[in-house]
Amino acid sequence: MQSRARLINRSLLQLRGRLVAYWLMKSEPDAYSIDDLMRDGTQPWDGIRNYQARNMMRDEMKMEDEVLFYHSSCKIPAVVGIAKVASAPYPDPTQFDKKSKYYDAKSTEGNQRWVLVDIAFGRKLKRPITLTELKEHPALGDFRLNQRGNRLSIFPVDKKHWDFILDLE
DNA sequence: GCCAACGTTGGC
DNA sequence: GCCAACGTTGGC
Repeated sequence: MQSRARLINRSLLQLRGRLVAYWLMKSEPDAYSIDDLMRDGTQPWDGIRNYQARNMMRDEMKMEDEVLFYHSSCKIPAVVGIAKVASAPYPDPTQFDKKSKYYDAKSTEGNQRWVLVDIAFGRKLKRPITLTELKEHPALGDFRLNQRGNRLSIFPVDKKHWDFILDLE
């Protein structure tokens, strides 16, 4: 029992040893919306097939990190909720599934290309903060979503931007 | 549906 | 390693 307590204590210390990081993750609401996440509670963030986005899930995202949930490619693009990173990285099972549209013939069990994390529902924002609205604020001029050509579906969010956006709520 | 931006692929 | 061709993302 003593050693178990010590183990738990150590992992708590490890958690405390790193500040929570902030992220934004895009999802097309027709494919997977904030309401879907609210219903499911937790969801493997599968289907990411971009190396930069994968590398962030694999190398940088940690349990308890906080996530802005963004609806993209839809009528009203907007930040709509908050979620949390809820797992360590692990192989995306869809890459091995021949029936999946995310199947990747170049991935093998021994040498997989694609990795994901689970995402857990936090809460819906009181109202969607639309892209149009975000663009109105000079303070968000260097926010990635507001920069043209931004196609990355996962990216880190500065704490100052995180706070500013949630203050709009 | 259009188009700008950008990533990936593959020939050389 | 370069670069043209092509595919995808995502706002409008």
